[in-house]
Amino acid sequence: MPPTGPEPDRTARRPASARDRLIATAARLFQEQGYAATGLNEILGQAGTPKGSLYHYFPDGKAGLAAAAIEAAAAGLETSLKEARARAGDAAGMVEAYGEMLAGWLEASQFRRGCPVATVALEVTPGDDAAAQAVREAFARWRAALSQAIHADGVALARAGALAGFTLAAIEGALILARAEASAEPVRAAAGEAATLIRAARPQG
Amino acid sequence: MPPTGPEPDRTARRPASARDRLIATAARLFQEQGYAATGLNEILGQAGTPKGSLYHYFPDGKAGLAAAAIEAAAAGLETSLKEARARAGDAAGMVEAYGEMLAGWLEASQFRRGCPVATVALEVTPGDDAAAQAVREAFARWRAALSQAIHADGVALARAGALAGFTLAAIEGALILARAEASAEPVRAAAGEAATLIRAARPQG
DNA sequence: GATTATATAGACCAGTCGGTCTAATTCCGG
DNA sequence: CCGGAATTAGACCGACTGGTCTATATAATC
Repeated sequence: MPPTGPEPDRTARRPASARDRLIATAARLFQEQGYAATGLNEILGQAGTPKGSLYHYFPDGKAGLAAAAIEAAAAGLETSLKEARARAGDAAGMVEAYGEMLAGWLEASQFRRGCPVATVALEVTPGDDAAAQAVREAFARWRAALSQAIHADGVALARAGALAGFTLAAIEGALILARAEASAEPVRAAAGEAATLIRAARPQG
Repeated sequence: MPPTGPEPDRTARRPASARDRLIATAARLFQEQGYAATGLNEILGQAGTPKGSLYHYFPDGKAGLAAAAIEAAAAGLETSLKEARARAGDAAGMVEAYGEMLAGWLEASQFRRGCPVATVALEVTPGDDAAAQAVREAFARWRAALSQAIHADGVALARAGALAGFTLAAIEGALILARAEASAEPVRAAAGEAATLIRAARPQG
């Protein structure tokens, strides 16, 4: 692909620091094409940043940048999750709202973007790699946020944890199916089924 | 990685044809490290096959080989699914047995292997690519097999299809989590939850 | 045994990879 | 304004990428 994509992001002089631009650009490109398929020069070009800056901020190179990008994406989505919890009254409503939000993002990107964590998760050998560690932490954070919300609804802790893990798996899997089929339906369906399951687990329900 | 992995697979002269060896090796490497991260020379070396043979059997190169590898993997897993259905009496039991089988595979590979389809699904831009098409077909086959089994248990067709999609998403997502966490628990849990959901959907249940 | 497809073999190519390194620049306290 | 640190800049490197091409070997057909 010679044009490599859209023109560099330097239109009108980006205000964010070079470090932030690198993280944001890397996260986006990993979402769109995966970890290995995304070249350093591609990230650099679109972020409008020279190679020296990359290795200044991330001495570990691509792996370090990936870890930071995953961490940032995980933090962002965790925040979205908690905001959804605040808006919706309960955990089930939170999951529905979250699914709707993800579905909207998928459609807005014309199904080019997926979960930035999943792509790296599948391409990195599970081990002590910095990126692999970031992947584990990202999943753990989401699972904890989900579990906490479900438990707050009165579901026993063990069951809440299991439901959180299952919900997370269903949504991650649905994101893959949605991208492959270019349809947000799997995500909406998965969120809806998971929400139903969570409602059924509540003591009064 | 200079050693590139284990020694070539040519120990004791593999009986399978060069074409079959290429497909099997490619599928395995895609599972372990993803599509883009797997080089042609790595596949060739481990399959014990010269480059000429690759382009003889797959004129479209890497993408064509990937499509064939996905197709083969999808066919194999579809067969496993149907065998599980035959052994277990109903769809729910099938899903449980299938999950158990996948969990065993994960453990046997020390969590190095995942779903060969998912990795390619996340790295290929969804479009008219041969590999992207193969991914869509693979998911469609699994969903159809699941849906058919659930419907045969007496569940209405529409609901069976929805459950099939949800089950597929949950298992695919669980495979990602399992790989990242180096634990088969998410897969067993996802299969168990999905099976419960399927049992609950049956008319008599 | 000659001839024709089929398949194997690998040298070779331009391009890109992630990473290193030195030089120039910008920033900022004194 | 000066001097040291932080940052930017990009040339450069060996290794490797997917892909092409020609030559050879093997299998099948007459």
